[in-house]
Amino acid sequence: MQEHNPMRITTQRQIILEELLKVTSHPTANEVYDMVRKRLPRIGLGTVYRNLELMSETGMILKLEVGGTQKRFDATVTPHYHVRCMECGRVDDIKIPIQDDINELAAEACHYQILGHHIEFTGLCGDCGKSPQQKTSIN
Amino acid sequence: MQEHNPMRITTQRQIILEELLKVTSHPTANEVYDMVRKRLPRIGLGTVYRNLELMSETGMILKLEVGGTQKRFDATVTPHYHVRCMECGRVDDIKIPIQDDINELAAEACHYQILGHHIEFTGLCGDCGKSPQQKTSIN
DNA sequence: TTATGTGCAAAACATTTGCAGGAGT
DNA sequence: ACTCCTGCAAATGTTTTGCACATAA
Repeated sequence: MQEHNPMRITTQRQIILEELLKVTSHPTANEVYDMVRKRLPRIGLGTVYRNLELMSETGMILKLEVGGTQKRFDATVTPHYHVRCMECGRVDDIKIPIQDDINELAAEACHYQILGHHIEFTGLCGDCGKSPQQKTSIN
Repeated sequence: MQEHNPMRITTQRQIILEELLKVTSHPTANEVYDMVRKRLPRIGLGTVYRNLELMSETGMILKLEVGGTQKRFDATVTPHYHVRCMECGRVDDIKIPIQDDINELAAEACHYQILGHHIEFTGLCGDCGKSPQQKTSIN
């Protein structure tokens, strides 16, 4: 009977976190794997998954459950929203004020204990949105 | 050289839509498969996936890209938000006014052409939120 | 020393797809 | 008839897991 489980500081964990802090994109586990593998060629994909999961559980990083087929990870842990490009799947931050008030609205509208919310905007990113001829009236 | 592709009315499609209209839950493809299979035992899971995808493309139904591992489907196509139980994964509707104004805020805060947004609340559903002794170790 | 963590490979899931035969129009 | 659609099964893609060995504390 020993004590608990203070997360050990391993090379793998350090480098995963460092790489995640370097980018402003919101890489998938596989993208993190590719980034990390340049510095740690023998790391396993399983290790990347395990550590991303662990770090998101302890709140060191954020696991984004946005649309698309893969989960994405974010080293920016202060609350913020996201946009996802419908065309290419790219995800960026949206820096608008957190809409705290809607939590109370929601709590009144259902039987859940509301703990938080996330807003995901959808649209076309700078690259994908520049179709020349088709100018629809966006308002 | 024939004309285009008006979606055919097949037994499978009718029953999938009927079953989806029957429930207020937000079933996964596999749950729809189970529901439909009671009436159409030989239907294939691939057919269910193909048709759910097709119907969501034409706007007959909604494909929800919420958190969790599976996509969910909803026959209620008028815009509305969702809550997801962090414990059991259940998803319910939240009937609060659509926050149209935040789209403009978001558009100013990024370089995307914003086309829409979705809000997903997280919390504990009526069933999962009532465990007095079992306090989940989140927060 | 010893509980945790890692690499590797296989397993577990969720979803998509190719194809030959079947059904809607 | 002529497509499109379906069932089936295999393929794909993502994430998880079991296990023997390695390593941080």
